Amino acid sequence: MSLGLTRKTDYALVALASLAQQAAADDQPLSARQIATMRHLPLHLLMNVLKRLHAAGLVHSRRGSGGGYWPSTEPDRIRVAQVVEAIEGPVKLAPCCEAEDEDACLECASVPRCPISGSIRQLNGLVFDLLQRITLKDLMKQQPIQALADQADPVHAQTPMLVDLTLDRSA
Amino acid sequence: MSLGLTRKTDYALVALASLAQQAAADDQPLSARQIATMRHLPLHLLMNVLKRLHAAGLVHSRRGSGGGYWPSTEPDRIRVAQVVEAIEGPVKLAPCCEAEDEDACLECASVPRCPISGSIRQLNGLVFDLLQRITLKDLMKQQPIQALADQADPVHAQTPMLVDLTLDRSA
DNA sequence: TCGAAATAGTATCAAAATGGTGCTAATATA
DNA sequence: TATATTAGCACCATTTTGATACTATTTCGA
Repeated sequence: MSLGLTRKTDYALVALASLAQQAAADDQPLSARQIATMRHLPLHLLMNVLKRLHAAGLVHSRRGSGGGYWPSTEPDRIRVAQVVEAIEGPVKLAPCCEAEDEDACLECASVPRCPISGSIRQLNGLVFDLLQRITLKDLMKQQPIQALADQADPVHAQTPMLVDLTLDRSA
Repeated sequence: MSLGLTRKTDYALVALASLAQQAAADDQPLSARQIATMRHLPLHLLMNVLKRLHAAGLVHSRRGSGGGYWPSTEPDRIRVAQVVEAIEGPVKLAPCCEAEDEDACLECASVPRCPISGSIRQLNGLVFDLLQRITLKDLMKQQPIQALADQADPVHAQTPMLVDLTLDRSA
């Protein structure tokens, strides 16, 4: 599945959306078992996913009977990029896209520097920015995603995305 | 590598960039062997990658002694999305992102429709559009990517990306 | 106080995707 | 004809991912 999110990330997004729906209706937490039943997801895997979301601070939890999970914040403050990174680790189009790996372009290390490594890093930034702009709230709407325009950050609110995205992040 | 391109796609981009450089300097084709040597890439794997690029029409080829590959078009007409799809298949964030799978949301088939499937399809469109806007020429520049603004399509040239990207493609 | 229900943390296993290689056929050049 | 190259497979090994299991800890309630 080219450029795909892993299934775990899918489960995470579904779980977060379920928790948000629940929070809107009721104060009770949802247990992993309840979510798995609601959404027909494999229970044990979902439990691991929820643990990761908790470790990343995206949900709160309470143990024991009557326990479960609930959102740690509003749906419009949870960005897809956060969820992806919580489950899969840093967004990275290529191995050389991490800050530390500045000079480690695959095995290209010894090579007359590969002709695109710098730009791949930029492209990585573009993809990340996109995922950063889409929130859980956007995903939960059944309408076209409008969020890009009226995002929280007022500085960029009226600025065409083009401008932001052309920043050089490899520097 | 979350959301990563496969290494094969990396190789494809490097190979295409190498071919474009060569074409700018000389009319001679480059053989797989030459590219593998230049860029220190594994020969046999690169050969497979080039065959795929040829099958996708992104390069021309000539067999036999003195043969090799050369670009089928200008670098600014090759879009990253094309390359990704040539090597990895359709861009798909989730299994339900393909047109045919309209109602097949993972195993959610029987479930009270999962709360985000529609929006995931939209988000998939956003990612695809982004990759569609970046060309090989952009990747070959060492400067910040400007291509988003002065893209080929004059209709959208002055339109902020925001507007385009908010189209609902799940319909 | 005890037991049930739930999360926390970790270890493990199976299946799928990916990276990488090898072989044969066809084709072009010298 | 010999050589260099692409075309098209089939194949294997390694890594990643999906999924499960087990133990410990916490919380509620009878």
